[in-house]
Amino acid sequence: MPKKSSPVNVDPRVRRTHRILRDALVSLILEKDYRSLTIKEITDRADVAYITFFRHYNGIDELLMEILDEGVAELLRHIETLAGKTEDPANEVEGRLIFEYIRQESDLFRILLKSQAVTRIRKSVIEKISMMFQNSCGFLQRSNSHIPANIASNHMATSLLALIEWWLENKMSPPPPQMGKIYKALIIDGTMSAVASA
Amino acid sequence: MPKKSSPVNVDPRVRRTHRILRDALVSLILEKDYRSLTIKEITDRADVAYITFFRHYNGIDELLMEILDEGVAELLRHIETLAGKTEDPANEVEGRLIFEYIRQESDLFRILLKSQAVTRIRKSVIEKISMMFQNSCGFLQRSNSHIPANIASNHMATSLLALIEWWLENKMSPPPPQMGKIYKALIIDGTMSAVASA
DNA sequence: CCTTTTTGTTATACTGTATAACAATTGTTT
DNA sequence: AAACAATTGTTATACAGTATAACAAAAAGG
Repeated sequence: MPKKSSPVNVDPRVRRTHRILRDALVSLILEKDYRSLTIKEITDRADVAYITFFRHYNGIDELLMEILDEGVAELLRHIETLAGKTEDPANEVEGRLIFEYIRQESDLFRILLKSQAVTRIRKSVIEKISMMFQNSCGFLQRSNSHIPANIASNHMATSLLALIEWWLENKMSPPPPQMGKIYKALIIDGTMSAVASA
Repeated sequence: MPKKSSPVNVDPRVRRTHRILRDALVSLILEKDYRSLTIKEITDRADVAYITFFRHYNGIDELLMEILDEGVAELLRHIETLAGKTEDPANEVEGRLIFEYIRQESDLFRILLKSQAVTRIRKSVIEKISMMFQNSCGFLQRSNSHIPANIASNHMATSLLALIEWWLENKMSPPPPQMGKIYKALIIDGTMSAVASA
């Protein structure tokens, strides 16, 4: 087994193998049920030897993790950039930008939501987004509210993912500008008014 | 394979087999990861012959479906009763009753949320609860809102499930009365104010 | 060009699924 | 209670998918 150094494996053959295995898995997940995929299907699609898979990953889940970890990290970087631009969460531009980004990277999101089998990833994504809301939404810190901040931020994070999932299942319509408005009204303002009133 | 008549299989031996297989699967799911369960584990726990499993089910998923379909049907009946009692969704008693029922049937909910692998069931549950909100919450029908009723009701249904999941993962604290208030503020009132304002 | 590393080929062990044939047990009917 | 029907248990077997080993072939890097 090749060592997994943090800097990045330099050997171009390894980079190539990882890349084509990832691409093969992505295309297969989009085509059929994740759970019924086999390693042989993946290596056939990738046109590498069966055993090569085991030289890099311990199972299909691990390969999927690599794909999602990378994609999620990029997603969070993107959302954080958006959050930085709009310190005031009342800005509905943020919502529009989120959905434009999702449309651009829709394959990644479809995979993330389709393979919910991997609960670990879903949970970590929710937790990270939840933390982001907790940091960027000042109204969550109202200490006199009867709604704990962690419940409210969890509500926002899961609602956002659910809204994204609904949108992908409905052919990404309505378009991003309108989804941005819906996101702001339903998730930002809705939660804010609930926290303020309770 | 014994025929699956709708009235209910009368043979007590079949009833017994179904019951002990269901119980075995439930206890195993609560103990360890659903996806790594084997049929042999289930039949060993149930103390029936390996092949007996195949005489009744085509796979573990099918057995799980039977358990969840029944449990979900009961859950929906329960919630519908609650919804009937409180035509005015402003009544926060409804929320308390929901969480009291969940605490009572917490095994079922843990299983439902733990085995998210079975996306089909999760989707149908969300859809049914969503429909219920759409029928019982008058404010969703405001035709002049920029938020479509199906998005709002989907938001409420997924938020409720997410709140339940959070609650189960946090040792069912805070207690039902407070969760009822949070539910009302965050999901009912929050959505209502969002629909009204947008 | 020579060494190291990765990949491919072939063979094999193992686990879990699925079914068949027949015996043993249990339930139902008369 | 006896006879019949249905279910369950026992044993054997086929098969798919996972996982590893040993050695040959190809590619990368100094």
